[in-house]
Amino acid sequence: MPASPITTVNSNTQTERLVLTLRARILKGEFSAGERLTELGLVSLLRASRTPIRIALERLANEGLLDPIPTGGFRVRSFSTIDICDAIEIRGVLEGTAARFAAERLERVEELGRVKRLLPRVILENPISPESFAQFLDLNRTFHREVWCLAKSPSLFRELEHACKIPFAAPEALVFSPADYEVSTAHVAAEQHRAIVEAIENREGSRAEALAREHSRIARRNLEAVFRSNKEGASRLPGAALVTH
Amino acid sequence: MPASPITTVNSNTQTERLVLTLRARILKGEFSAGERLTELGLVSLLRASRTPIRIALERLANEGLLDPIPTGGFRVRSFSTIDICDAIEIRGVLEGTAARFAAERLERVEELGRVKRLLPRVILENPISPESFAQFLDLNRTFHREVWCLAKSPSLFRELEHACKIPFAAPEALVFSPADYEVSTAHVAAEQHRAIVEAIENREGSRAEALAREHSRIARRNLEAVFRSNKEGASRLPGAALVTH
DNA sequence: AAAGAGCACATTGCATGCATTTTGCGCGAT
DNA sequence: ATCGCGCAAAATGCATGCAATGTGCTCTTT
Repeated sequence: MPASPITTVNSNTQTERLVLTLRARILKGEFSAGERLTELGLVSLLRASRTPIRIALERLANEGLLDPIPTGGFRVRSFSTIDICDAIEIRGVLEGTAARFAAERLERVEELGRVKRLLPRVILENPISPESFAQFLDLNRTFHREVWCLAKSPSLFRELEHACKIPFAAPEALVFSPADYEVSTAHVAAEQHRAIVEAIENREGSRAEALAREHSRIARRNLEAVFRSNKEGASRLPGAALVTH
Repeated sequence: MPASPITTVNSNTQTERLVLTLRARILKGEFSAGERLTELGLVSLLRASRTPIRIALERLANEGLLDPIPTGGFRVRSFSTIDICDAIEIRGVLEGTAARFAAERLERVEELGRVKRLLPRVILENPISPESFAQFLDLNRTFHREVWCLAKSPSLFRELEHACKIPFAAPEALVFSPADYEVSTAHVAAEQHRAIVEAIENREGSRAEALAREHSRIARRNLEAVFRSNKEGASRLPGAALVTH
Protein backbone atom coordinates (compact mmCIF):
# COMPACT_ATOMS: atom_id res chain seq x y z
CA MET A 1 0.00 0.00 0.00
CA PRO A 2 2.67 2.56 0.78
CA ALA A 3 5.54 3.74 -1.30
CA SER A 4 7.56 0.64 -0.64
CA PRO A 5 10.68 1.25 1.36
CA ILE A 6 13.95 0.52 -0.21
CA THR A 7 14.56 -2.65 1.69
CA THR A 8 11.93 -4.74 0.02
CA VAL A 9 12.63 -3.69 -3.49
CA ASN A 10 13.96 -6.37 -5.72
CA SER A 11 14.61 -10.03 -5.50
CA ASN A 12 17.18 -12.44 -6.74
CA THR A 13 19.75 -9.75 -7.06
CA GLN A 14 23.12 -9.94 -5.40
CA THR A 15 22.55 -6.68 -3.60
CA GLU A 16 19.34 -7.92 -2.06
CA ARG A 17 20.96 -11.12 -0.91
CA LEU A 18 23.84 -9.18 0.57
CA VAL A 19 21.57 -6.83 2.49
CA LEU A 20 19.75 -9.76 4.03
CA THR A 21 22.90 -11.71 4.79
CA LEU A 22 24.83 -8.80 6.17
CA ARG A 23 21.96 -7.60 8.32
CA ALA A 24 21.51 -11.04 9.77
CA ARG A 25 25.20 -11.46 10.46
CA ILE A 26 25.51 -8.05 12.04
CA LEU A 27 22.51 -8.64 14.28
CA LYS A 28 23.86 -12.06 15.14
CA GLY A 29 26.91 -10.33 16.48
CA GLU A 30 29.48 -11.63 14.04
CA PHE A 31 31.12 -8.24 14.01
CA SER A 32 31.94 -6.40 17.17
CA ALA A 33 30.24 -3.07 17.72
CA GLY A 34 32.32 -0.26 16.31
CA GLU A 35 34.20 -2.52 13.95
CA ARG A 36 34.89 -1.14 10.51
CA LEU A 37 33.48 -3.11 7.65
CA THR A 38 35.77 -2.88 4.67
CA GLU A 39 34.52 -3.62 1.22
CA LEU A 40 37.41 -5.89 0.40
CA GLY A 41 37.08 -7.79 3.61
CA LEU A 42 33.45 -8.50 2.81
CA VAL A 43 34.30 -9.58 -0.72
CA SER A 44 35.96 -12.74 0.49
CA LEU A 45 33.47 -13.21 3.31
CA LEU A 46 30.33 -12.86 1.24
CA ARG A 47 31.52 -14.06 -2.15
CA ALA A 48 30.47 -11.00 -4.04
CA SER A 49 32.18 -8.13 -5.72
CA ARG A 50 32.64 -4.68 -4.31
CA THR A 51 29.84 -2.94 -6.16
CA PRO A 52 26.85 -4.75 -4.68
CA ILE A 53 28.59 -4.82 -1.32
CA ARG A 54 28.90 -1.08 -1.40
CA ILE A 55 25.22 -0.69 -2.14
CA ALA A 56 24.31 -3.07 0.64
CA LEU A 57 26.43 -1.09 3.07
CA GLU A 58 24.70 2.12 2.01
CA ARG A 59 21.31 0.59 2.67
CA LEU A 60 22.23 -0.76 6.06
CA ALA A 61 23.62 2.64 6.98
CA ASN A 62 20.29 4.17 6.04
CA GLU A 63 18.57 1.63 8.23
CA GLY A 64 20.75 2.77 11.07
CA LEU A 65 22.70 -0.44 11.56
CA LEU A 66 25.92 1.09 10.29
CA ASP A 67 27.49 4.44 10.91
CA PRO A 68 29.19 6.23 8.05
CA ILE A 69 32.80 7.13 8.76
CA PRO A 70 33.46 10.75 7.79
CA THR A 71 36.42 9.79 5.65
CA GLY A 72 34.58 6.98 3.96
CA GLY A 73 33.48 3.51 4.80
CA PHE A 74 31.19 2.29 7.53
CA ARG A 75 31.43 0.84 10.98
CA VAL A 76 29.02 -1.30 12.94
CA ARG A 77 26.88 0.93 15.06
CA SER A 78 26.39 0.32 18.74
CA PHE A 79 23.25 1.10 20.64
CA SER A 80 22.98 2.12 24.24
CA THR A 81 20.01 0.82 26.17
CA ILE A 82 18.81 4.41 26.22
CA ASP A 83 18.93 4.55 22.44
CA ILE A 84 16.80 1.46 22.27
CA CYS A 85 14.32 2.64 24.87
CA ASP A 86 13.97 5.86 22.91
CA ALA A 87 13.50 3.96 19.70
CA ILE A 88 10.73 1.93 21.29
CA GLU A 89 9.11 5.06 22.63
CA ILE A 90 9.27 6.69 19.22
CA ARG A 91 7.70 3.63 17.71
CA GLY A 92 5.00 3.90 20.35
CA VAL A 93 4.40 7.52 19.51
CA LEU A 94 4.11 6.73 15.83
CA GLU A 95 1.85 3.75 16.44
CA GLY A 96 -0.24 5.99 18.64
CA THR A 97 -0.57 8.32 15.70
CA ALA A 98 -1.48 5.38 13.49
CA ALA A 99 -4.21 4.32 15.89
CA ARG A 100 -5.52 7.86 16.06
CA PHE A 101 -5.52 8.17 12.28
CA ALA A 102 -7.28 4.84 12.06
CA ALA A 103 -9.99 6.13 14.38
CA GLU A 104 -10.27 9.46 12.64
CA ARG A 105 -10.33 8.00 9.17
CA LEU A 106 -12.49 4.98 9.70
CA GLU A 107 -15.32 4.99 7.22
CA ARG A 108 -17.10 1.71 7.73
CA VAL A 109 -16.75 -0.63 10.67
CA GLU A 110 -16.34 -3.49 8.23
CA GLU A 111 -12.82 -2.24 7.65
CA LEU A 112 -12.02 -3.61 11.08
CA GLY A 113 -12.95 -7.13 10.11
CA ARG A 114 -9.41 -8.30 9.66
CA VAL A 115 -8.02 -6.90 12.93
CA LYS A 116 -10.97 -8.20 14.81
CA ARG A 117 -10.45 -11.65 13.44
CA LEU A 118 -6.88 -11.45 14.70
CA LEU A 119 -7.86 -10.46 18.22
CA PRO A 120 -9.00 -13.71 19.81
CA ARG A 121 -5.97 -15.49 18.43
CA VAL A 122 -3.28 -13.36 20.02
CA ILE A 123 -3.18 -15.26 23.27
CA LEU A 124 -0.72 -17.73 24.54
CA GLU A 125 -1.46 -20.93 26.41
CA ASN A 126 0.59 -22.36 29.17
CA PRO A 127 2.94 -24.13 28.67
CA ILE A 128 4.34 -22.38 25.63
CA SER A 129 5.34 -24.57 22.77
CA PRO A 130 7.88 -23.27 20.29
CA GLU A 131 5.34 -23.43 17.48
CA SER A 132 2.66 -21.57 19.34
CA PHE A 133 5.23 -18.99 20.36
CA ALA A 134 6.32 -18.44 16.77
CA GLN A 135 2.70 -18.16 15.75
CA PHE A 136 2.13 -15.69 18.55
CA LEU A 137 4.94 -13.47 17.33
CA ASP A 138 3.64 -13.64 13.82
CA LEU A 139 0.09 -12.77 14.82
CA ASN A 140 1.39 -9.90 16.88
CA ARG A 141 3.30 -8.54 13.95
CA THR A 142 0.29 -8.95 11.70
CA PHE A 143 -1.93 -7.12 14.14
CA HIS A 144 0.38 -4.15 14.38
CA ARG A 145 0.83 -3.84 10.65
CA GLU A 146 -2.89 -4.05 10.20
CA VAL A 147 -3.25 -0.99 12.40
CA TRP A 148 -0.57 0.70 10.34
CA CYS A 149 -2.66 0.09 7.28
CA LEU A 150 -5.87 1.27 8.88
CA ALA A 151 -4.20 4.63 9.37
CA LYS A 152 -4.48 5.07 5.61
CA SER A 153 -1.35 7.14 5.47
CA PRO A 154 1.57 6.15 3.26
CA SER A 155 3.70 8.82 4.91
CA LEU A 156 3.10 7.40 8.35
CA PHE A 157 3.61 3.85 7.15
CA ARG A 158 6.93 4.87 5.77
CA GLU A 159 8.09 6.46 9.00
CA LEU A 160 6.93 3.47 11.00
CA GLU A 161 8.94 1.14 8.86
CA HIS A 162 11.96 3.35 9.22
CA ALA A 163 11.61 3.58 12.98
CA CYS A 164 11.32 -0.18 13.35
CA LYS A 165 14.64 -0.90 11.73
CA ILE A 166 16.49 -0.24 14.97
CA PRO A 167 17.18 -3.46 16.87
CA PHE A 168 14.43 -4.28 19.35
CA ALA A 169 12.30 -1.35 18.25
CA ALA A 170 9.87 -3.35 16.13
CA PRO A 171 6.64 -4.46 17.77
CA GLU A 172 7.31 -8.11 17.09
CA ALA A 173 10.55 -7.81 19.01
CA LEU A 174 8.67 -7.19 22.20
CA VAL A 175 9.22 -10.71 23.35
CA PHE A 176 12.34 -12.69 23.22
CA SER A 177 12.09 -16.34 23.99
CA PRO A 178 9.37 -18.56 25.36
CA ALA A 179 11.51 -19.15 28.42
CA ASP A 180 11.74 -15.49 29.34
CA TYR A 181 8.21 -14.69 28.53
CA GLU A 182 5.51 -14.30 31.08
CA VAL A 183 2.26 -15.71 29.81
CA SER A 184 0.40 -13.13 31.86
CA THR A 185 2.00 -10.41 29.78
CA ALA A 186 0.43 -11.91 26.71
CA HIS A 187 -2.96 -11.47 28.26
CA VAL A 188 -2.27 -7.87 29.12
CA ALA A 189 -1.13 -7.26 25.57
CA ALA A 190 -4.21 -8.98 24.19
CA GLU A 191 -6.45 -6.79 26.29
CA GLN A 192 -4.64 -3.70 25.05
CA HIS A 193 -5.08 -4.86 21.48
CA ARG A 194 -8.76 -5.30 22.10
CA ALA A 195 -9.08 -1.87 23.64
CA ILE A 196 -7.23 -0.25 20.76
CA VAL A 197 -9.58 -1.78 18.25
CA GLU A 198 -12.55 -0.78 20.35
CA ALA A 199 -11.34 2.80 20.48
CA ILE A 200 -10.82 2.86 16.72
CA GLU A 201 -14.27 1.46 16.19
CA ASN A 202 -15.77 4.16 18.41
CA ARG A 203 -13.78 6.83 16.62
CA GLU A 204 -12.12 7.68 19.91
CA GLY A 205 -8.91 8.96 18.37
CA SER A 206 -7.30 10.33 21.46
CA ARG A 207 -8.01 7.18 23.43
CA ALA A 208 -6.69 4.99 20.63
CA GLU A 209 -3.52 7.03 20.56
CA ALA A 210 -2.97 6.84 24.28
CA LEU A 211 -3.62 3.11 24.33
CA ALA A 212 -1.28 2.33 21.49
CA ARG A 213 1.40 4.47 22.99
CA GLU A 214 1.11 2.77 26.34
CA HIS A 215 1.06 -0.61 24.63
CA SER A 216 4.58 -0.04 23.40
CA ARG A 217 5.71 0.10 27.00
CA ILE A 218 5.40 -3.65 27.19
CA ALA A 219 8.32 -3.90 24.82
CA ARG A 220 10.34 -1.62 27.01
CA ARG A 221 9.57 -3.52 30.15
CA ASN A 222 10.49 -6.78 28.51
CA LEU A 223 13.71 -5.29 27.27
CA GLU A 224 14.69 -4.05 30.68
CA ALA A 225 13.75 -7.32 32.30
CA VAL A 226 15.74 -9.38 29.88
CA PHE A 227 18.81 -7.21 30.06
CA ARG A 228 18.70 -7.17 33.82
CA SER A 229 18.23 -10.82 34.51
CA ASN A 230 18.92 -13.32 31.85
CA LYS A 231 22.10 -11.91 30.36
CA GLU A 232 23.36 -15.13 28.79
CA GLY A 233 20.10 -16.04 27.19
CA ALA A 234 19.57 -12.51 26.00
CA SER A 235 22.97 -12.29 24.38
CA ARG A 236 21.86 -14.81 21.80
CA LEU A 237 19.03 -12.59 20.58
CA PRO A 238 19.56 -10.93 17.24
CA GLY A 239 20.90 -7.47 17.82
CA ALA A 240 21.92 -8.01 21.41
CA ALA A 241 25.59 -7.94 20.52
CA LEU A 242 25.24 -4.34 19.42
CA VAL A 243 23.91 -3.14 22.72
CA THR A 244 26.43 -1.40 24.93
CA HIS A 245 25.10 -0.45 28.31
CA MET B 1 25.24 15.30 18.23
CA PRO B 2 23.30 12.34 16.81
CA ALA B 3 24.47 9.53 14.64
CA SER B 4 24.80 11.72 11.62
CA PRO B 5 22.41 10.86 8.85
CA ILE B 6 23.80 9.73 5.61
CA THR B 7 23.17 12.93 3.78
CA THR B 8 25.81 15.00 5.49
CA VAL B 9 28.58 12.49 5.36
CA ASN B 10 31.43 13.45 3.18
CA SER B 11 32.48 16.45 1.24
CA ASN B 12 34.17 17.18 -2.01
CA THR B 13 33.18 13.83 -3.36
CA GLN B 14 31.34 13.38 -6.60
CA THR B 15 28.56 11.49 -4.91
CA GLU B 16 27.94 14.29 -2.45
CA ARG B 17 27.84 16.87 -5.18
CA LEU B 18 25.44 14.73 -7.17
CA VAL B 19 23.08 14.28 -4.26
CA LEU B 20 22.90 18.02 -3.74
CA THR B 21 22.55 18.84 -7.41
CA LEU B 22 20.01 16.17 -8.13
CA ARG B 23 17.90 16.97 -5.11
CA ALA B 24 17.85 20.64 -6.03
CA ARG B 25 16.94 19.91 -9.63
CA ILE B 26 14.22 17.48 -8.66
CA LEU B 27 12.68 19.93 -6.21
CA LYS B 28 12.99 22.66 -8.77
CA GLY B 29 10.76 20.57 -10.98
CA GLU B 30 13.20 19.85 -13.78
CA PHE B 31 11.83 16.36 -13.99
CA SER B 32 8.17 15.67 -14.15
CA ALA B 33 6.64 13.68 -11.35
CA GLY B 34 6.67 9.98 -12.17
CA GLU B 35 9.47 10.33 -14.69
CA ARG B 36 12.05 7.60 -14.70
CA LEU B 37 15.59 8.72 -14.03
CA THR B 38 18.00 6.56 -15.97
CA GLU B 39 21.61 6.35 -14.98
CA LEU B 40 22.81 6.92 -18.51
CA GLY B 41 20.59 9.88 -19.02
CA LEU B 42 22.02 11.50 -15.93
CA VAL B 43 25.58 10.78 -17.01
CA SER B 44 25.39 13.34 -19.77
CA LEU B 45 23.25 15.71 -17.73
CA LEU B 46 25.40 15.77 -14.62
CA ARG B 47 28.83 15.08 -16.08
CA ALA B 48 29.59 12.15 -13.88
CA SER B 49 29.92 8.45 -14.32
CA ARG B 50 27.33 5.88 -13.48
CA THR B 51 28.76 4.69 -10.18
CA PRO B 52 28.39 7.88 -8.15
CA ILE B 53 25.09 8.57 -9.89
CA ARG B 54 23.78 5.24 -8.76
CA ILE B 55 24.76 5.96 -5.18
CA ALA B 56 23.14 9.37 -5.32
CA LEU B 57 19.93 7.83 -6.60
CA GLU B 58 19.96 5.34 -3.78
CA ARG B 59 20.30 8.10 -1.23
CA LEU B 60 17.53 10.19 -2.70
CA ALA B 61 15.31 7.16 -2.73
CA ASN B 62 16.00 6.70 0.96
CA GLU B 63 15.08 10.30 1.53
CA GLY B 64 11.80 9.62 -0.16
CA LEU B 65 12.26 11.84 -3.18
CA LEU B 66 12.53 8.89 -5.54
CA ASP B 67 10.57 5.70 -5.75
CA PRO B 68 12.37 2.49 -6.53
CA ILE B 69 10.96 0.67 -9.52
CA PRO B 70 10.50 -3.01 -8.68
CA THR B 71 12.44 -4.14 -11.70
CA GLY B 72 15.25 -1.70 -11.11
CA GLY B 73 15.84 1.99 -11.42
CA PHE B 74 14.03 4.91 -9.88
CA ARG B 75 11.33 7.36 -10.76
CA VAL B 76 10.56 10.80 -9.41
CA ARG B 77 8.05 10.48 -6.67
CA SER B 78 4.92 12.55 -6.57
CA PHE B 79 3.20 13.73 -3.44
CA SER B 80 -0.48 14.28 -2.95
CA THR B 81 -1.48 17.16 -0.74
CA ILE B 82 -2.68 14.54 1.71
CA ASP B 83 0.77 12.98 1.77
CA ILE B 84 2.26 16.33 2.62
CA CYS B 85 -0.30 17.17 5.26
CA ASP B 86 0.39 13.81 6.84
CA ALA B 87 4.12 14.41 6.69
CA ILE B 88 3.65 17.73 8.44
CA GLU B 89 1.48 16.13 11.06
CA ILE B 90 4.04 13.40 11.63
CA ARG B 91 6.70 16.02 12.01
CA GLY B 92 4.44 17.74 14.52
CA VAL B 93 4.00 14.52 16.46
CA LEU B 94 7.74 13.95 16.55
CA GLU B 95 8.48 17.53 17.52
CA GLY B 96 5.87 17.19 20.22
CA THR B 97 7.79 14.21 21.49
CA ALA B 98 10.99 16.22 21.32
CA ALA B 99 9.44 18.99 23.38
CA ARG B 100 8.17 16.48 25.89
CA PHE B 101 11.56 14.82 26.14
CA ALA B 102 13.13 18.23 26.56
CA ALA B 103 10.81 18.95 29.46
CA GLU B 104 11.28 15.54 31.02
CA ARG B 105 15.04 15.54 30.65
CA LEU B 106 15.86 19.08 31.51
CA GLU B 107 18.48 19.17 34.21
CA ARG B 108 19.35 22.81 34.65
CA VAL B 109 17.38 25.79 33.37
CA GLU B 110 20.63 27.21 31.99
CA GLU B 111 20.36 24.66 29.21
CA LEU B 112 17.56 26.82 27.85
CA GLY B 113 19.81 29.83 27.43
CA ARG B 114 20.27 29.39 23.73
CA VAL B 115 16.60 28.89 22.84
CA LYS B 116 15.60 31.76 25.06
CA ARG B 117 18.03 34.06 23.34
CA LEU B 118 16.41 33.07 20.05
CA LEU B 119 12.90 33.87 21.22
CA PRO B 120 12.68 37.66 21.02
CA ARG B 121 14.23 37.64 17.59
CA VAL B 122 11.72 35.43 15.84
CA ILE B 123 9.35 38.20 14.95
CA LEU B 124 8.76 39.90 11.70
CA GLU B 125 8.26 43.60 11.13
CA ASN B 126 5.93 45.10 8.59
CA PRO B 127 6.77 45.60 5.77
CA ILE B 128 8.83 42.47 5.24
CA SER B 129 12.16 42.96 3.58
CA PRO B 130 13.72 40.01 1.77
CA GLU B 131 16.67 40.02 4.17
CA SER B 132 14.60 40.05 7.32
CA PHE B 133 12.46 37.31 5.84
CA ALA B 134 15.48 35.14 5.15
CA GLN B 135 16.75 35.80 8.64
CA PHE B 136 13.34 34.93 9.99
CA LEU B 137 13.36 31.57 8.26
CA ASP B 138 16.85 30.87 9.50
CA LEU B 139 16.01 31.74 13.08
CA ASN B 140 12.92 29.59 12.88
CA ARG B 141 14.97 26.66 11.70
CA THR B 142 17.53 27.25 14.42
CA PHE B 143 14.86 27.36 17.09
CA HIS B 144 13.33 24.08 16.01
CA ARG B 145 16.64 22.29 15.84
CA GLU B 146 17.55 23.61 19.24
CA VAL B 147 14.45 21.93 20.64
CA TRP B 148 15.46 18.76 18.84
CA CYS B 149 18.77 18.90 20.66
CA LEU B 150 17.20 19.62 24.01
CA ALA B 151 15.37 16.32 23.70
CA LYS B 152 18.75 14.65 24.24
CA SER B 153 17.80 11.70 22.11
CA PRO B 154 19.89 10.68 19.12
CA SER B 155 17.18 8.24 18.07
CA LEU B 156 14.56 10.96 17.98
CA PHE B 157 16.87 13.38 16.23
CA ARG B 158 17.43 10.79 13.58
CA GLU B 159 13.74 10.23 12.99
CA LEU B 160 13.07 13.95 12.87
CA GLU B 161 15.69 14.44 10.21
CA HIS B 162 14.22 11.60 8.24
CA ALA B 163 10.70 12.91 8.49
CA CYS B 164 11.72 16.40 7.36
CA LYS B 165 13.13 15.20 4.07
CA ILE B 166 9.69 15.18 2.51
CA PRO B 167 8.98 18.38 0.59
CA PHE B 168 7.26 21.00 2.76
CA ALA B 169 7.49 18.85 5.87
CA ALA B 170 10.43 20.66 7.43
CA PRO B 171 9.63 23.37 9.95
CA GLU B 172 11.48 26.03 7.99
CA ALA B 173 9.23 25.28 5.04
CA LEU B 174 6.25 26.55 6.96
CA VAL B 175 6.32 29.83 5.12
CA PHE B 176 6.81 30.40 1.50
CA SER B 177 7.40 33.91 0.35
CA PRO B 178 7.20 37.32 2.00
CA ALA B 179 4.34 38.19 -0.29
CA ASP B 180 2.17 35.29 0.82
CA TYR B 181 3.02 35.58 4.40
CA GLU B 182 0.81 37.13 6.98
CA VAL B 183 2.83 39.05 9.51
CA SER B 184 0.26 38.23 12.12
CA THR B 185 1.04 34.55 11.69
CA ALA B 186 4.60 35.27 12.71
CA HIS B 187 3.37 36.68 15.98
CA VAL B 188 1.23 33.65 16.62
CA ALA B 189 4.18 31.42 15.91
CA ALA B 190 6.42 33.47 18.18
CA GLU B 191 3.95 33.18 21.00
CA GLN B 192 3.81 29.42 20.49
CA HIS B 193 7.58 29.24 20.60
CA ARG B 194 7.56 31.18 23.84
CA ALA B 195 4.94 28.91 25.35
CA ILE B 196 6.86 25.79 24.32
CA VAL B 197 9.99 27.02 26.04
CA GLU B 198 8.01 27.99 29.08
CA ALA B 199 6.48 24.54 29.27
CA ILE B 200 9.88 22.92 28.94
CA GLU B 201 11.26 25.14 31.65
CA ASN B 202 8.39 24.19 33.97
CA ARG B 203 8.90 20.52 33.17
CA GLU B 204 5.36 20.40 31.82
CA GLY B 205 6.00 17.61 29.38
CA SER B 206 2.45 17.02 28.30
CA ARG B 207 1.82 20.70 27.70
CA ALA B 208 5.06 21.07 25.78
CA GLU B 209 4.07 18.15 23.59
CA ALA B 210 0.61 19.50 22.88
CA LEU B 211 1.95 22.95 22.10
CA ALA B 212 4.64 21.74 19.74
CA ARG B 213 2.18 19.50 17.99
CA GLU B 214 -0.31 22.29 17.53
CA HIS B 215 2.49 24.58 16.38
CA SER B 216 3.05 22.39 13.35
CA ARG B 217 -0.48 23.20 12.25
CA ILE B 218 0.73 26.60 11.12
CA ALA B 219 2.70 24.90 8.40
CA ARG B 220 -0.35 23.03 7.32
CA ARG B 221 -2.53 26.09 7.21
CA ASN B 222 0.04 27.94 5.19
CA LEU B 223 0.34 25.05 2.82
CA GLU B 224 -3.38 24.89 2.25
CA ALA B 225 -3.63 28.63 1.84
CA VAL B 226 -0.87 28.80 -0.70
CA PHE B 227 -2.10 25.89 -2.72
CA ARG B 228 -5.63 27.27 -2.76
CA SER B 229 -4.93 30.82 -3.72
CA ASN B 230 -1.63 31.73 -5.18
CA LYS B 231 -1.10 28.83 -7.57
CA GLU B 232 1.35 30.55 -9.90
CA GLY B 233 3.54 31.95 -7.17
CA ALA B 234 3.45 28.66 -5.31
CA SER B 235 4.51 26.66 -8.32
CA ARG B 236 7.93 28.25 -8.16
CA LEU B 237 8.59 26.92 -4.67
CA PRO B 238 11.06 24.07 -4.42
CA GLY B 239 9.13 20.83 -4.39
CA ALA B 240 5.89 22.28 -5.64
CA ALA B 241 6.30 20.56 -8.99
CA LEU B 242 6.06 17.19 -7.28
CA VAL B 243 2.71 17.87 -5.73
CA THR B 244 -0.24 16.29 -7.45
CA HIS B 245 -3.56 17.19 -5.96
C1' DA C 1 60.54 6.20 26.83
C1' DA C 2 57.64 9.34 24.28
C1' DA C 3 56.64 11.98 20.37
C1' DG C 4 56.84 13.02 15.62
C1' DA C 5 57.84 12.33 10.81
C1' DG C 6 57.86 9.47 6.86
C1' DC C 7 56.65 5.57 4.30
C1' DA C 8 54.28 1.45 2.83
C1' DC C 9 49.95 -0.57 2.72
C1' DA C 10 45.13 -0.65 2.92
C1' DT C 11 40.78 1.29 1.56
C1' DT C 12 37.63 3.92 -0.73
C1' DG C 13 36.07 6.82 -4.92
C1' DC C 14 35.47 6.63 -9.64
C1' DA C 15 35.30 4.90 -14.32
C1' DT C 16 34.07 1.65 -17.59
C1' DG C 17 33.20 -2.90 -19.98
C1' DC C 18 30.31 -6.98 -20.15
C1' DA C 19 26.18 -9.77 -19.41
C1' DT C 20 21.46 -10.08 -18.29
C1' DT C 21 17.07 -8.31 -17.92
C1' DT C 22 13.50 -5.19 -19.11
C1' DT C 23 11.00 -2.31 -22.11
C1' DG C 24 8.83 -0.58 -25.87
C1' DC C 25 7.68 -0.95 -30.50
C1' DG C 26 6.26 -3.05 -34.67
C1' DC C 27 4.28 -6.79 -36.98
C1' DG C 28 1.17 -10.36 -37.62
C1' DA C 29 -2.80 -13.12 -36.40
C1' DT C 30 -7.47 -13.30 -34.94
C1' DA D 1 -9.34 -2.87 -34.24
C1' DT D 2 -7.32 -5.51 -30.61
C1' DC D 3 -4.49 -8.68 -28.71
C1' DG D 4 -0.26 -11.22 -28.51
C1' DC D 5 4.29 -12.35 -29.94
C1' DG D 6 8.97 -11.37 -30.86
C1' DC D 7 12.87 -8.64 -31.54
C1' DA D 8 15.89 -4.72 -30.96
C1' DA D 9 17.37 -1.12 -28.16
C1' DA D 10 18.07 0.45 -23.72
C1' DA D 11 18.76 0.09 -18.85
C1' DT D 12 20.38 -1.94 -14.89
C1' DG D 13 23.37 -5.47 -12.24
C1' DC D 14 27.86 -6.82 -11.64
C1' DA D 15 32.86 -7.06 -11.99
C1' DT D 16 37.22 -5.06 -11.95
C1' DG D 17 41.13 -1.79 -12.84
C1' DC D 18 43.14 2.64 -11.64
C1' DA D 19 44.02 6.70 -8.95
C1' DA D 20 43.85 9.30 -4.79
C1' DT D 21 43.39 9.42 -0.13
C1' DG D 22 43.61 7.77 4.46
C1' DT D 23 45.75 4.71 8.10
C1' DG D 24 48.84 2.65 10.85
C1' DC D 25 53.37 1.21 11.63
C1' DT D 26 58.22 1.79 12.08
C1' DC D 27 62.09 4.29 12.69
C1' DT D 28 64.28 8.21 14.24
C1' DT D 29 65.05 11.95 17.29
C1' DT D 30 64.83 14.23 21.60
